[in-house]
Amino acid sequence: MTIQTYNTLSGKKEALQTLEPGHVKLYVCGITAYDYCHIGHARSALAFDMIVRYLRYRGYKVTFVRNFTDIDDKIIARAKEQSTTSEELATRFINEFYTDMDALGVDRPDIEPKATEHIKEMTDLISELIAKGMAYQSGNDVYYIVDSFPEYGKLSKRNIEDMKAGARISVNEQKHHPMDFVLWKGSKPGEPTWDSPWGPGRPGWHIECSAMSRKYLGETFDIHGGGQDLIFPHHENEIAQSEGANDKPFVKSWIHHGFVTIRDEKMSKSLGNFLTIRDILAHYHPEILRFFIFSTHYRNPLDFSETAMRDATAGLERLYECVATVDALDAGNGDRQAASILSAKDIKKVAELEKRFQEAMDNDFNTAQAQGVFFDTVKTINRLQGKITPKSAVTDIEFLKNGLATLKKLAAIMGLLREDAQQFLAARKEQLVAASAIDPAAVEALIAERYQCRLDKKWARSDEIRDKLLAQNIELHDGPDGTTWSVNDS
RNA sequence: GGCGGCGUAGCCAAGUGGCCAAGGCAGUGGUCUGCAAAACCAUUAUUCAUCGGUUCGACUCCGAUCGCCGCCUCCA
Repeated sequence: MTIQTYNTLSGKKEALQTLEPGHVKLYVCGITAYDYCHIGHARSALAFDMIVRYLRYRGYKVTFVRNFTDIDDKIIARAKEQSTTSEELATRFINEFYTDMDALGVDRPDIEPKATEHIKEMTDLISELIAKGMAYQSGNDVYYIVDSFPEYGKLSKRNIEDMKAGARISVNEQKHHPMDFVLWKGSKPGEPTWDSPWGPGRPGWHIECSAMSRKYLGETFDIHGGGQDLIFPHHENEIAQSEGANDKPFVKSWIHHGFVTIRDEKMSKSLGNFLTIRDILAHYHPEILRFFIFSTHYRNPLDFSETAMRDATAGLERLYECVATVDALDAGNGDRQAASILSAKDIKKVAELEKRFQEAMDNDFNTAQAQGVFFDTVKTINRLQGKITPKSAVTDIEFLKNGLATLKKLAAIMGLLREDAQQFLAARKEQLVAASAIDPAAVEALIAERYQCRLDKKWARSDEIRDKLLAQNIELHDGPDGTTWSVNDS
């Protein structure tokens, strides 16, 4: 079996074939560091985190590069608003980004280049383009000649004439052609500047990725990724720059993930539906966000809502409940002589977990399908677990524990089931208690009173206490070891 | 206007022409319980927006129609 990935350039799923056997070179466009990251950034980071982990799990060596844009118009404008420097602002939000990524449990890429640390690589690349007649200086700026690259538009499937007809292109007196894009911007007074052959200025946005990917991954590499909104103009322009300068194919396969919407509206600050990662993590465990994001294929749109998060919470808790029950089994107490109660069908279902997971993930990283495989397996494990007693066959207990171990290993590729099950379920409760006006001590007191009532068979008072607590969204669970309680958030 | 994508049960969501159209949430029935709740088990689409076409056979391929979304300006 080979891994199939959807390539935006060809518009088809293709078998992964690396330039260097067994080694995937991956470049992903990272953030522009001028604000806190939102849930869309989280989807991007989590999608590629999953992809890298899966490729490594499948035996590939992966060199993963993700850049930081730490100089651009938005950074300059925001720094001015806050009366600080671009450098300070960018550094601050890169640190905030790391805080969010750490909270989400996202692994660091191998290389995280910053634009401002690669000015020389960028000016070299621009000089090459000028020397080849593919760029020109105009005033203090340098522009790319879109007409010099015949394949311009091949990624976004559009042509230059259609785009001019779109008539949304900003008028700029400096450009010879309206579609030409800036490689180098002459600086205005008070802006950060670097020296260049064209005078003091700063790089355009697209050139950094061409320059830094070439430095760290070479002129041609395997996979380039980012959000679908980057297809045009950013990635189209990267192709024009890199292939124009190198005369070699830039990237073999492009991976673009879909957007996150909020209650079916695109996130935007003007609509007031802009949710940052930390907003969400204040209410939900990071694994719930991961579970939610991976419940849809990465290329499809994903709609964030309270309902969707509640569904995700219920689903993830179902997985953790299974883990918790199997964790509680102890093979050491089993009977070495007892016959197995496992049917061939049950054994097959659990044994095929890993194979079915790989089939799903090999199919363009279909995490939604893979989650389905998890649940299907959990259903079998739960059913068997219900039949297991402390005196069951040791081999049966070990079989379930092994199945669970495999499940945890595979779920970890999506960053799921990494917590201790009991702790996860308990943490959920604590979070809900903290978010409510519930006094745990008062609840415990009522439970104690109810316990005595039940011993005395005073069912009326016992049920009254239960109903009273339920009115506060507190659910009681009577078990053999006493009564526990949880908060119902729906 | 140009380009791209989507429309599968109450909701979410897989499905790379052919065994009963995965899975989750909610619902329903059960096990458990003093009664419940929680948990677990079982169950829930003669049908895949509509209409045609290709094929022995289509949710899957092609065309048209309707509806929704994204990009074309910074954007994950």
